[in-house]
Amino acid sequence: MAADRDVFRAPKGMLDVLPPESARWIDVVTRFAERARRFGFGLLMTPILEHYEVFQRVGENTDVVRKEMYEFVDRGGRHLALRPEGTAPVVRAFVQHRPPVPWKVWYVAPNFRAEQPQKGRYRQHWQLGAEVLGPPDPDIDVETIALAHGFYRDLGLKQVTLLINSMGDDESRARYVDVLTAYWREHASLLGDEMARAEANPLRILDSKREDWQEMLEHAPQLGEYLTDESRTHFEHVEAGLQALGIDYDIAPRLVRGFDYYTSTVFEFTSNALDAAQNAVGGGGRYDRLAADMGGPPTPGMGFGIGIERVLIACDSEDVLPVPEPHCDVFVVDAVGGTEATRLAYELREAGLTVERAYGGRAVKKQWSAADRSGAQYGVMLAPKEMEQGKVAVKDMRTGEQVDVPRDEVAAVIATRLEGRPS
RNA sequence: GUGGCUGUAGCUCAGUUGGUUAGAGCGUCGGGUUGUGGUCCCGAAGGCCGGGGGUUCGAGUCCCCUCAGUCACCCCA
Repeated sequence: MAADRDVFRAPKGMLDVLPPESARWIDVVTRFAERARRFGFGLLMTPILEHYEVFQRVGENTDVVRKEMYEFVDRGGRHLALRPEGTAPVVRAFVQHRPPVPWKVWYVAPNFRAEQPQKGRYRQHWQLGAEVLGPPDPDIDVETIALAHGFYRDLGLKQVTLLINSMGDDESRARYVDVLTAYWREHASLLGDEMARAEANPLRILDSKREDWQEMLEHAPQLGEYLTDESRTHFEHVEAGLQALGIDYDIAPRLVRGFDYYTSTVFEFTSNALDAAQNAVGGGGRYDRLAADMGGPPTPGMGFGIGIERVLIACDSEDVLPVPEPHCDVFVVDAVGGTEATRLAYELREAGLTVERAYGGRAVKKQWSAADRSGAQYGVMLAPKEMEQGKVAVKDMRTGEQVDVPRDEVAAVIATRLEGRPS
């Protein structure tokens, strides 16, 4: 039996986001939503739960599916899982509803993975993402990458690098996997216990960070050399498109990404400003077979996910997108009691002002102190002397200047004054 | 899942070779007289010293286990 103090806290690896920090989240999501809208993407909201099989399709060889999924059987006996990644639900929704293509959607949603938490890696993390189901046109790859690229720029991030690679089509990859597997076998002694993994999923070894493998990895055969003409042409078109848009990128021959469904173009955005090992702030690629794998019409797809927590860590490192200062137009100080303060605050808020007040009948001095801390531009005090004349005291918190204003005109007077002082 | 580091008030941290009622700063609340903030002064609340077990006359200090945080591997956003 766990003690209360162990249980009444957020689960391991999961974060609470409190004000004022949460204001940055609003900012991040708003900017992404705005950009996605301009690119022609609509918001897609899917359940946080899917049938287990939906995610099983994204790759039975991936750790995310094999050992990191939160899954359970519900009361109706259904085998369900909490979403571990964003693409599968989108494709599932596409297959279910059969919207006309190209289908361009974006999302913001929490993902769940039962991993060991560390910096930039949480058991619940939020992703912003965009996906396009439609033709395998490389222009779609370019536009989608441009959407993500511009988003980082909107936030003010400068040290984000775009890495791209091609996984090729089935034929390309089949040829490559043969060569690569042979290469791993030559180095079986170095691979040791991981040889089984190298056999099961040869590509996954390529981007390992193990230092003792780096020498071997650098000399490994590269996928780029085994692309079919069709795959090569597609990739060249993507490159040409990025160049046309002035988007810098590096080709990363060993970039393979973590999910089985990727084909053709894959890409990743990494932050050079992150001192953490988890420096990928976004990534995605093409998945030209996934829709068909889920029983839908064969429809190529392209998309990406962006980790919000990691983006915010990157923003901290680069010192951009600071937590906003608390904003308050008016603080109501109540020296009379009754319902007047409630009425005045309500009236000012209905007039469009941001209003705070004190509660609990605190001493006037304490209320002014609270007004100061609130960051309010103006303090409005309800007090007996002024009220006898049908007025209230309006104080400019910055200058300390205070004047009496007719009760009926308070909202208008303050609104007018604030206009000349954009905060 | 594996390994390193850490765990004392809401926050940041002190706590001397184990020795009496565990401290500070910040924050919060209250006071410095009649209705006015930011500075200053005074005061208060707030800690099963993460939890459990052990060693000891005695443990916040030592040992073991556990939980949590953190960093790294694996993997991924």
